[in-house]
Amino acid sequence: MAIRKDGIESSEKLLKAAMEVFAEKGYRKATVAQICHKAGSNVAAVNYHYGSKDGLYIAVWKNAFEEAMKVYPPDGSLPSDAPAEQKLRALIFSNLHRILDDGRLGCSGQILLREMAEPTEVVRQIFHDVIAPLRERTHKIIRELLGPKASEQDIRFCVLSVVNQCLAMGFRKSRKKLSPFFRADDIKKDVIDQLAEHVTAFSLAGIAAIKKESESKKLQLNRY
Amino acid sequence: MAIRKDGIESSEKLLKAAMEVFAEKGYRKATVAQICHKAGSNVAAVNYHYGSKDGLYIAVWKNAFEEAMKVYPPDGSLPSDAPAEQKLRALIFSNLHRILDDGRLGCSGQILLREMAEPTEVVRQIFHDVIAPLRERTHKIIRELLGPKASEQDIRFCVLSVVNQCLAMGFRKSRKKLSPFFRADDIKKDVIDQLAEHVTAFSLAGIAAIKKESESKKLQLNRY
Amino acid sequence: MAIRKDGIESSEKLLKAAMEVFAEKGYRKATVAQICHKAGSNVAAVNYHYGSKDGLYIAVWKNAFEEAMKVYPPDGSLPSDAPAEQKLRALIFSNLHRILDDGRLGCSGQILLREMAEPTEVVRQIFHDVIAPLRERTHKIIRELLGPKASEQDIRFCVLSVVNQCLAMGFRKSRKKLSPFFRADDIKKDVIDQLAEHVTAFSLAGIAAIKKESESKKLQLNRY
Amino acid sequence: MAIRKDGIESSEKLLKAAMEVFAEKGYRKATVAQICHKAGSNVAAVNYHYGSKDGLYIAVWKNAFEEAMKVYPPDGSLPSDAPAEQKLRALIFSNLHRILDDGRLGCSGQILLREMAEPTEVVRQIFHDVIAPLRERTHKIIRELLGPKASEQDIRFCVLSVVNQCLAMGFRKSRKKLSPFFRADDIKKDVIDQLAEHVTAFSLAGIAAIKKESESKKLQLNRY
DNA sequence: AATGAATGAGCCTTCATTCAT
DNA sequence: GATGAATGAAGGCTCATTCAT
Repeated sequence: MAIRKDGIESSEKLLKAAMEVFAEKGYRKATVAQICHKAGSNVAAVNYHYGSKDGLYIAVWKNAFEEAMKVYPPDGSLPSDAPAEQKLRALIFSNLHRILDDGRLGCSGQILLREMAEPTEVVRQIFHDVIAPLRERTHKIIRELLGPKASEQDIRFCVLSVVNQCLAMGFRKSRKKLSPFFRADDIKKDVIDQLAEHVTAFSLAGIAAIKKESESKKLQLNRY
Repeated sequence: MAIRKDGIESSEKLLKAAMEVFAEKGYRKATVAQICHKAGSNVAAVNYHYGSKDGLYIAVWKNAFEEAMKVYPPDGSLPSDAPAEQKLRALIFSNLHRILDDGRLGCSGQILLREMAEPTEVVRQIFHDVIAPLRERTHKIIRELLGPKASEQDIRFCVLSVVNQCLAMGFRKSRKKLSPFFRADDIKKDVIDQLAEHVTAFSLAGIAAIKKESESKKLQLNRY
Repeated sequence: MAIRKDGIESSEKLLKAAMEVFAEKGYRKATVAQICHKAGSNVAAVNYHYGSKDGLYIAVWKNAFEEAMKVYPPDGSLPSDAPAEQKLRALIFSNLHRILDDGRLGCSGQILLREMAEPTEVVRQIFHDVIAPLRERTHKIIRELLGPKASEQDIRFCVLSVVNQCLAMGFRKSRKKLSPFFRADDIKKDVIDQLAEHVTAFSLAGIAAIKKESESKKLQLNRY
Repeated sequence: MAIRKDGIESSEKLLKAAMEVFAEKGYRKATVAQICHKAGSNVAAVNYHYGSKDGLYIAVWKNAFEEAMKVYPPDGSLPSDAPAEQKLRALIFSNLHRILDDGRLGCSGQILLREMAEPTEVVRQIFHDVIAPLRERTHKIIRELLGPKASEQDIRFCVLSVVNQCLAMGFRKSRKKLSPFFRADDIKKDVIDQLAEHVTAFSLAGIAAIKKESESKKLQLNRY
């Protein structure tokens, strides 16, 4: 509608460009000049609209996360009384898509990954605020699956096992050449689905084994 | 006795300092000035001993990797005819210790991790050369565990599951505050051992489940 | 009115300062700091306006050459059917003024000279493109003066004789103390004119002698 | 004789290497590291043997000049009562060979040339001391050729004409591609001889013309 | 609202020189 | 006598930021 590029349009273009550049190069390697050039703006635009490079990065980050959460909610639109197995499955699907699906998410996943691998001071707090609930949700589901006899450490370890299987996928994406089935520019949606299915099956079996083990341990302890 | 330390000592101090700084800040954020200051040397020392910042980084990297491999060999000193389960267990122990054990390894693990999260042009090739054999070894073990009926994709997915459980642990270390049992400056050796035991049990169960599934799939296919 | 001079003014001041410093110190000895200081700018100004020290040098060079060619065109505004003697005279006047006249040309001549004595990689090509036509023009004139019987080598040697008489004058300028009549800061225009008159007379006589010689040589050859 | 490289040998190798490097790159562009590497010595060797880079350069320069003067003496071994024409011829031959003949002189000529084009502070005085006698000798010869009626300025101009024809040849050598007959790595001795013959003939004719002119001028002045 | 010009802090590197053996 | 190690001064360049319009 606007004949001239008004502020909103300009700052949005900046945000989009920044998202791409940050995703590709990381926070430090990316330069405001690159971003502004990509956005068709002047070098001063970043500071004008976002105060500083940091400001822009935070904006990008929040935006990326919100988008990711909107498109792939961690509960997978499941009713709250669904069985834990289904909840875990939804969680894994959500995680993997959030991390791997460039097609719909732009570079959100990559931005999040980078922040995880090399935490930037500027978003450390935000990051924590955002990750904690996810962790909490996962914790609850796994606790339910492990049953009442599992120790706190068993739960934590299983959380790690599940979450890490998803997280480290981000590594592969940035070096696609190493992993044959990640070679396509956009990893196909159905491959992600297959992967998620695998992780779910793998993890449920793993959790079941840990559960059994913990029960037999308790049993042993009870004997004496 | 000499006021001026001899070359070997000086370049080694430089290497050690670089290892720490690179591990803490990453390649780009680290400055040669910081490193030299930490090593008690002049700014020109890096250039004199290693040619350039890149040269120093490569030296650090190779050193870190060699050290890690020496202290925690991937075969865990197992005879080559050991059962696959034991081999997998050794591999997981080796991986996790390599990544998590600061106490004995300096920052080797962290350096390796960083390179994985944000590949540096300078060591890309070396990195690939070094990772490929590890991947190959893992692949073989898992193939053996899954049995002859498993599809190639099943194998790959299981490799990912196992390796990722270990890899992503590196994330935790850099942000210790998030993970309660990683809070100590040096993660205790026995915690790593427990974790490794967990990952082994979890993974063996996961692999077994995938194996069973693949066999039943084959069966189904045979029926028609 | 503006405290901050607008870009054109600033980059021009930079160009002027660079011209002086490059002329005085040569490419390598000149530092961007010196140039910027002289231009009243920040060290980063060179990079901002010209990309690099090289870029600035090339700009200076092109500017110097264009200016020199504009003020002292090699044809001396002579009609194209003027006699060869007059053309040679015009060429010599143009050459000498271009090289010696600081008053009107700034340091153009000196910059050109330096480039001739110690070719810089960055302007080698430009230099060649610029010198070749001049050489061609001189060649034609001398060929005309020498007549049809002169050998190609005779022509080349005479071109060298004429051109070198002019070129090497640049040496004197940089070490004014050695040559009494070059001592003034600006060599007086009339001294240059006298010098040019001398070189013209000297060279025409030299060429005539070579012509005569070549004709008698041919004659001798014809006899047998 | 010496089994190990004694000091003399070492410092001489250094001098030779320096001569080549200075000739090729010029004073500033040449680095002591390069020179020492070429001489097979340690970086500290230059300072040890010659005190500093400047010291080495001065040594090289003196050596080059002495060598050049020894091989091509400006009097061409002519008796002091030889006719002026022959003296001029000998001078021109000496000059041109000194400048152009790499074969016998190593890089002496080039070193001298460089110093002329871009005077180095360190040898300015030496240079002057060395050039002044040459200038004086040329001056005398030309004065004799021009006869008693020539003005001082006529003499100076003719000196310039003669000397410059020789000097500027040095330019050609560094950019051989521009001058077809300079293309060979070592300019052939007979080409230099031909060139010298040409310059002699050309100059004698030029001088004769100036002489005639000056006489007629005097005549004209006498009339009034 | 938006921008081209300009800045200053900081980084990596080069290089002649000095030190201690 | 000769050398490998080490240094400090300086140079060119990058980049986020600010200025004035």
